[in-house]
Amino acid sequence: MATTNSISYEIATNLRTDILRQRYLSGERLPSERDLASRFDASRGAVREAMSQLEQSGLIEVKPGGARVKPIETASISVLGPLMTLNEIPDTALVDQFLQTFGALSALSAREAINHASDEDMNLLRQMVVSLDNQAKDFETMQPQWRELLKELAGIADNLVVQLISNDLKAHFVEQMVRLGLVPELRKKIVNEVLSSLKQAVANRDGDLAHASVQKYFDEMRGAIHRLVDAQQKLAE
Amino acid sequence: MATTNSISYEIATNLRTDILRQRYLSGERLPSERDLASRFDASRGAVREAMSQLEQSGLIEVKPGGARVKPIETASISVLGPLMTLNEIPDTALVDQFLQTFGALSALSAREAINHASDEDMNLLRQMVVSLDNQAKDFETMQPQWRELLKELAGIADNLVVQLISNDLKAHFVEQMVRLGLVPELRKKIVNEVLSSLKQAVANRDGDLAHASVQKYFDEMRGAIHRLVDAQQKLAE
DNA sequence: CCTTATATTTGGTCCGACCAATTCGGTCTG
DNA sequence: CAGACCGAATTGGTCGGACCAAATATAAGG
Repeated sequence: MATTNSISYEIATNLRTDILRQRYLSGERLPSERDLASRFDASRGAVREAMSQLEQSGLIEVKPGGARVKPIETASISVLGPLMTLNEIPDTALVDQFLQTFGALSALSAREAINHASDEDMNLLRQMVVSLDNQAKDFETMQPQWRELLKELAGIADNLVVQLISNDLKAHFVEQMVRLGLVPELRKKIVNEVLSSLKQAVANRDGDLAHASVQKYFDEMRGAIHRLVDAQQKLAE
Repeated sequence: MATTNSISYEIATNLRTDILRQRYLSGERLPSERDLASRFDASRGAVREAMSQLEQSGLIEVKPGGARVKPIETASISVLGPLMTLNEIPDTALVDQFLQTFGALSALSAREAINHASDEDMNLLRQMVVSLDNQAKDFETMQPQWRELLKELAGIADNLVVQLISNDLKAHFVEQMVRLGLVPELRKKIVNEVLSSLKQAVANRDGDLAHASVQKYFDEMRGAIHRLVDAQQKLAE
């Protein structure tokens, strides 16, 4: 979990933040490596390693003559984490987009998992869902078990593409939500409906139903976040 | 489009390939930077830049004492491209997973786009779909226009998360499919159905229908690929 | 055999240097 | 005055050698 190799890592983080904050605009030239080196009081080698990372993540393009900032839309997912941690106030739109996207992928995993699970897998899933159902229905309590369930589903679905995407998405996102105090209040009625249909999906090996259930859960989260933000805004007035 | 900064880039590519080919197993220690430097006949700096990239893409973890290979499942999406180009024969399962995943995301984009498009956007979409419908229905002819349509939909949907993911997915994947001669033969009947429902979706601003249409198109592609591979296998026997 | 102290290896960083490609200024020209 | 042109300064790409601290391997000791 370390990887925080100091200097070069720090330079990369700094530059990344500056770029995401649009302190360097898209298309603009970055200071020369020698400049940056002296500015960060580091060697050019360290700067180059940092640049290497930023280039790999699609934030900049470095070529003889100078390094240029690329438009954010052409970057890699790896910038999502840093993008979330930019401000103290979470970018609600971004959170919503994340939930929508991650929800779609999770729902996909759920369908494939149910459709291809072994009997053993199904037993485990049944168990997990029941356990979830026997719990308090608030977000914070269920959260860990939901994550485990989703992870298990992803494992059974065995879709490397989804798995790799999920790695990047989860990397900094979920914990970031919690850090920002974004704890959605899910409506018990909806959650019960979700769990009920999920149980049914597992019982009947109904992949489509599992898909719909997971989707519904994420939609509820999105709605809850919206309600939360709206409430906070009203309070601020 | 360059970024192929030679040496360090080449070292990274070589190492990445070796790792993905499991020449270095997960958990194993990579040769020391000095070793690699002499092996690639390069300076340690160049090697370090390469390592920096590999670490950024989650393939290795480098820390004092040595660099270790991480399990592929914990890597970043950026390895998908290289993973596809590993063998001459495409990994069918991987292609299928890609189409499934990319299809789900595209369908999501389509729904959101239709639901939030401006009148202007809708006009453009209408035009594009009609143009597609007036074309030959084979894959290669339609491919460019489909890509444009999907791109337009993604643009309207304006979901940064999906967009970033798509960047990584498309990066090396699509062109790779073509390179490998994976040209699916889509069934005209299905394609016509898809286009017809897509027209209807645009006409009625029916996001869900657009979602279903796009999904259906990708499913047809998956099926076509399977038929293609099956046929090739039969030929080989 | 296990612990401990020592030598070696390894990554992290810095410095100074050279090359080739690009960029920048200023000049020359039409 | 605008545009093509040429030389100088800048910039990235790479190299080699050097030093440090952490980690590892090795040999000595109990």
